[in-house]
Amino acid sequence: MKNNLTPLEPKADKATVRRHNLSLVLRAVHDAGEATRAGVATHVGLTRAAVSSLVEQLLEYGFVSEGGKTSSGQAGRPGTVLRVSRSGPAGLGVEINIDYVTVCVVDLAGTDRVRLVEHVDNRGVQPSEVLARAARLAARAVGSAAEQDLVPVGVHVALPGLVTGGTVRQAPNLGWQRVAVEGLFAQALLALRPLHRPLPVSSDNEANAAALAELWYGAGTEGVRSFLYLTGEIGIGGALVLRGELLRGAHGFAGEIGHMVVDPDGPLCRCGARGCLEQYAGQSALLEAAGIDAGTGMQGVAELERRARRGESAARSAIERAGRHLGVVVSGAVNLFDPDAVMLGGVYRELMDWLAPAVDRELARRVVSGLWSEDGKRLRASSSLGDAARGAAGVIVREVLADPAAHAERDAG
Amino acid sequence: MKNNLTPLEPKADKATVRRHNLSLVLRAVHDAGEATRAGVATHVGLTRAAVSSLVEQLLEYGFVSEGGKTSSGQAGRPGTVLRVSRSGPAGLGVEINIDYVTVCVVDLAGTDRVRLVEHVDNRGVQPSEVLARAARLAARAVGSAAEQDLVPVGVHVALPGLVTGGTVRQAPNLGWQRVAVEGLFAQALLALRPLHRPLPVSSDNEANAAALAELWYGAGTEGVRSFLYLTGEIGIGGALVLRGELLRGAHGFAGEIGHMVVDPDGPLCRCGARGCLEQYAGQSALLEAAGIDAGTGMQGVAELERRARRGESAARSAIERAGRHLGVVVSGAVNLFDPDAVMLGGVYRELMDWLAPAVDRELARRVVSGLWSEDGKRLRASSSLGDAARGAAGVIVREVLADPAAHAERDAG
DNA sequence: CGGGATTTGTTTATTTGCGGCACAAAGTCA
DNA sequence: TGACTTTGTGCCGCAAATAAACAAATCCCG
Repeated sequence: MKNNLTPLEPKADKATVRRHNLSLVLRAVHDAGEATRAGVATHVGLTRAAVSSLVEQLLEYGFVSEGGKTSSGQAGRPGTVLRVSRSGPAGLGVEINIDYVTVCVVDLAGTDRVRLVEHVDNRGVQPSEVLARAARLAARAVGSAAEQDLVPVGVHVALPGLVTGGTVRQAPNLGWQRVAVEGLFAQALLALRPLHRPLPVSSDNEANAAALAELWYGAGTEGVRSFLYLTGEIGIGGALVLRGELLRGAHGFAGEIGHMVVDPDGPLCRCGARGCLEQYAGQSALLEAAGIDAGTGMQGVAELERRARRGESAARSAIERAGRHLGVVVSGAVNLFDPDAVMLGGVYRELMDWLAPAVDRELARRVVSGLWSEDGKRLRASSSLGDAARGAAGVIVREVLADPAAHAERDAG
Repeated sequence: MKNNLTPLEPKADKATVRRHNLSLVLRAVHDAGEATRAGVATHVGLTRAAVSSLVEQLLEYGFVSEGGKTSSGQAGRPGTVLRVSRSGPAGLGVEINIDYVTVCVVDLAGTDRVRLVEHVDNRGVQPSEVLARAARLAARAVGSAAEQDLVPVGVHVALPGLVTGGTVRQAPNLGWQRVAVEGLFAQALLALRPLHRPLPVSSDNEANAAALAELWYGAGTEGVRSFLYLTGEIGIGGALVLRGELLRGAHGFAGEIGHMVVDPDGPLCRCGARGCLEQYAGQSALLEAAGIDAGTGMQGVAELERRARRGESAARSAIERAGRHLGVVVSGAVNLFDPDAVMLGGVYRELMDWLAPAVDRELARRVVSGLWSEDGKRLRASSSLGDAARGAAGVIVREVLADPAAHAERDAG
């Protein structure tokens, strides 16, 4: 009689309304930076009375704080300034990458308040050990946060690999396979901070987190809400943001662009297939083509950049060639997704000057909508703010902004 | 002081709650086919009292109707059967394609109640003339619908081309460019039915509509809620459905898979670039490779299918070759999107037996998540129910289901 | 065959969150 | 200084959901 094929959203009631509007008001203040009750009211469409009541609750919870009066210059009674509180709940972001671990704490307003980086080669190390080290770093960050009256309400861990349901299915560059990151990390963290209630742990792909950082703290703040994000590293990571939302796919693997095909009969890739993009535009391929030892890592890239800047043709043509292949694949992705912009991060950022023209040429030629060439500057370098740790922390912050009441209650209970 | 960078959702109030729950109850009845008030209540989580009140309103509006009592067999008082009304508001779908125009009327329950097809070659014909003809067909369908007490509340027009904001930017196979379809169609329809209030007209890409038909009336009803949909026609159309929602992209062009690159130095495509998939797996390429006159259209495909069935190696290897290229490109798209399934429609449907193995082989080899091979049958033929006209009509039906109150009020006002 | 158990649908009272309105507070402008 | 404006806050009413009680209709079982 009843088939559950189409899952329905939850019902709505008074409480739903309250939660929704509470979030709305908080985000209005967040986005504005500074606002008054009346301003928020006109912006979100609620009555001043309703906003007053909501703000009162947010003040109680400690999510917003009152400043002085607005020295408006206009007629009328000045309003009281509201700001998102700079203390209280915060997001803890962790990025575990090939040769470093970064942890940061971001407050509700979105500013980076604590940042710790540890350079360490994680390749071949036991996952549990890597996660334990990351947890130690995270615990230190929580300590520093406490000194600033910030209390992380959750951790989000970003890793370079396919992650779904709290476990890394595979992370070839780390050599990981089927690692239950969330569980292991939570356990390690709990062992370090036994007094506190356990922090909820979530996890995601590193490129996804970086793209979200770009959305929330980088280009997104300038109005770019749909973009394809690429990071050239050892592998090539990719993520998609559409209308301000990360596209995760059915299982959370969306965005894997590194293994799109350049030439079906091309060189063998470590994924087992032939002719993947990584073999043409990955870090190693780039360096090899320019005649630089691929084992030198970031130093190699810096060297490549110097040579290109000096005008060495071998370097430039190596970059140009990679850019052409990148452009071919990216134009396919643009046709599939129809984003507003393409953002290049990682090693591509440094090589942008020589890479961009080649990529752009292919895009102009191959993007079928014809929109590409029309209004220019749709290919851009990722802002340096787009780092995965910050994006990861942002995920937590966003959760709080989306439902402040839930977090306040949890805090109280 | 206030920057509108992050657009906020609208506020919520009592009316919002009511609208939401009204839709929830209607959809619960819709999905169940038959339900009782109490059953709906437990399913959506509302009290029986609340559901009673909501159902009463839906009865008034004429969106649901009461049947007899449930002969439950279980203890307790039997409930009154509720069904989505088979008369009243309906969706009108129009598909304008290369060599035919289809119009259909779908009722709230999702069944196809009127269907009219006109075979006519639209290539090179003035857009206004094509749209006027489609409008005539639509008007006839509205007439037939009226005889069944169905009143279309909107029209959705599907076309093979890039459509955004109510206009076709380009439809190479029709030879159209910058045609304001919505305006022209609305005008033509109004001229034919001057007595009635003008029907709201919307429009979309044909592949998108077909994919939605597949979601709502085909594979989606079997639980496949994330898939990549491909139609092999003169061109190759594509669309993406993720978690039950169509992915439209920033401008509405998402899904264009026909011009992804197989070989950057391959044959020139009519899009201006080189080596596009269409040149390898499009209808013409398929027929030519098999030594059949490409101008014969669907007859040619039927002939190809006969030859393949007879075991002619030229035919089989032509299909196999197309399948391989298709597989290479599709695996790239799967890596990017991470769907649950890939659905092949259009001419691919008939050639499935010989096409599928080649496509599947590439998928198994190239999809990095490693999930592809795991649980099989993720490549499937589109069900015949996946036709664009029905999907288009479904768009209207879905709008009504999503906000019944709005449509009832409009009807009354 | 008749009473208890059970389930359905409705009725009534209660709660809650927003809209509307009035009003005091705190400024600008002439 | 007084008119005008704008802000923030009570107070009342309304709408919609919840909770609880009740009537209706059927099954079950002695």
